[in-house]
Amino acid sequence: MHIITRNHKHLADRLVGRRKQFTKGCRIVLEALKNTQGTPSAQDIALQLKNSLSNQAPGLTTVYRSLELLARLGIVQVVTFRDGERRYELISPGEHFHHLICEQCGKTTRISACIIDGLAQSISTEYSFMVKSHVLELYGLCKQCNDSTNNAIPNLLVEVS
Amino acid sequence: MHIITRNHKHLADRLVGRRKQFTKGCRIVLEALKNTQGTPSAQDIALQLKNSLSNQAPGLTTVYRSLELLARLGIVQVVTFRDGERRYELISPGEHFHHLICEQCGKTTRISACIIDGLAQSISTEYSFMVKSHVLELYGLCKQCNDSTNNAIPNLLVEVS
DNA sequence: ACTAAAATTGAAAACGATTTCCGTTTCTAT
DNA sequence: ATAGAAACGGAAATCGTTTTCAATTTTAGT
Repeated sequence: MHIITRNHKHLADRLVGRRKQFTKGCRIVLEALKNTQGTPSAQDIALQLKNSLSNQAPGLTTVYRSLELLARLGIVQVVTFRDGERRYELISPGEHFHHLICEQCGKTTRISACIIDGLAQSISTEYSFMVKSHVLELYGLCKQCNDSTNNAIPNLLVEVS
Repeated sequence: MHIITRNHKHLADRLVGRRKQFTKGCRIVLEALKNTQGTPSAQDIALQLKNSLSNQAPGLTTVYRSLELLARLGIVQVVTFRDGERRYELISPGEHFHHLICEQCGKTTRISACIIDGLAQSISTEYSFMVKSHVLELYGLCKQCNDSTNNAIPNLLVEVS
């Protein structure tokens, strides 16, 4: 955590207005994200910290604020699920990931390559739209859930893929 | 509106449990969506209906329930914005669209072709993941907003694209 | 170290979109 | 017409997130 903090310290120079420093809260949240696999929500993180640090744990408010700072610094990616839930995961600045999201068990799997970046360019010119970022998430069933629901009640939803 | 209703009436056969019919509320919401360009939220629709139909307008609850039904029937696509806001637009069953979303003025523009469908196949095998649907939205600035903010305060956000 | 100013913290309140509850109204089928 | 089922809608509840604000901690200057 110290390493990450030091590596990205200069990024804080870009910040104006709001929270400006890697504060204690930030460091704790960053550490928590490093020690978590998966893509936890702010509340997940706050709860986990409460469990491990009890009264030393930063409050929910601070967790939210820290995540917001880390996202602004580019070392945390915010993943908004289709139901509006927001989850967070560590990245390197400039990186970003897309995910396979299992609709049954909620597990998220990163897709390594981004297939959109090239597309964004052609869109930019075709639609005169300045593309700055994008969201791509694939929903479905992971192997385990797919196997175990094969002989269950058929899904009557009309898929709007 | 009658036409759409009639065209898709058979779809209602697939429904179980919850709301089962194209009720009055549904028809009114569907009509409202037809008469709206853009991608309104449930509250937008409810408000618009309240303005045009006053005490004949369906309540907010009914608007939500109707949209949920129409989405299940596949004739309404739910678009979840990055901030969690949910918006709705009319489609034909089986269709779906991606969007250019202006972060300044909120305008949404449909992208016609879907570039993901092919990708979904290769992902399916590569990750043993059964892809059922996906979300792709591009964020940035539309032409007007891009032009008008050129000499404004530079954006200090670190873009996490 | 000491102090004053600035920034961070966190509990509680506010918020906003959505869902649930539940009594009332409208359909539908007999 | 009547009974039972479904839909309606206002109010209350929920849930994740943001704001408020007083108290605490940190930072900078001496």
